[in-house]
Amino acid sequence: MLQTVRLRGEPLDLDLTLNSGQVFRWRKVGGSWFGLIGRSAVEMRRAADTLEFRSNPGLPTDTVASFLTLDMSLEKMYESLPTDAATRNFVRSCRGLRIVRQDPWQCFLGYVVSSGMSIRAITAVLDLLASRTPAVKLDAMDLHPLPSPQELLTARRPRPGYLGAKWGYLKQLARSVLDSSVDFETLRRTRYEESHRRLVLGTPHANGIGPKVADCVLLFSLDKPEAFPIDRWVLRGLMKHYGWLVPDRVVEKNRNGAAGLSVRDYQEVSARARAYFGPHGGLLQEHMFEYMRSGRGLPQRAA
DNA sequence: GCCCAGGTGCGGC
DNA sequence: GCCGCACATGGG
Repeated sequence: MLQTVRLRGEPLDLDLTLNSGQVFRWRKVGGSWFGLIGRSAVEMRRAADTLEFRSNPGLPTDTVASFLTLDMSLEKMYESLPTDAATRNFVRSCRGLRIVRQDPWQCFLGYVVSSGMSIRAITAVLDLLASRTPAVKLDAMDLHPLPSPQELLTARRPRPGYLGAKWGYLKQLARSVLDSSVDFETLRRTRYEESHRRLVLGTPHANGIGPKVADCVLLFSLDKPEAFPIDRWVLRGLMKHYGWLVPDRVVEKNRNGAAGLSVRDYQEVSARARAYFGPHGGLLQEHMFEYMRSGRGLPQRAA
């Protein structure tokens, strides 16, 4: 059954939203996006002021709208951002990129895997982890959900040493979710600073989660719109366009183009960025990430 | 083979 | 406490 979500003027660019490294396993086939929301297979397509979708098992329209945070006004979030030229440029170049609201467990899985990897590599690893769950069919597509905590605990390692230490972190995380020492709804209700601190210092309940991964799961699955994840691309963007937010010693360390932050440097740059960008800083961060990663703004070659 | 990726934990000072 | 390094996967 084809269903529709009315957008009522809300900007929505599915290509930017689903292909900007927030989610890893959505694929565009013939003008439609295919992926999973929770354990339902979903096909989505943008139409004139609506979003059309099919799903199996069938989802209510509210669930799809929630996944795309259509309950939040993008224009109001844009208005809350600072008005400097760089910020305006990032917003203009990626207008319609929305923050997603993912299932927390699946989001944690993805971002524990993500550290130090390319998006393509992350996708390949997640597809392998998902390859043994029962397929969910939609039209002619077979989609495999990521393993639940129970499924992950009983899963065999794909091959000896696969994922190194991360394999153990994933298993430990599954146990912590099952025994509630990591509780998503508590983290969702708790204010940003406290949730972030708990995740980063929460070893051994949540090993493999440093400040960057914590910011990603808080922003993409736990309703913390002020979270401002800083990876290599975003650090480059901050140094280039918001130099005053980055301490001199950090600029010095990254002078050769490499881009990494110690935990202490991360906390300092993060605090400055959150103070500057405000309650929806994460939205601007995603626009900056996409801009820097995609090479938008690099000098265009003459035709 | 080398370099780079949505970084992190660990052992050295 | 802070700093440097190994660590894996996969693509270019």
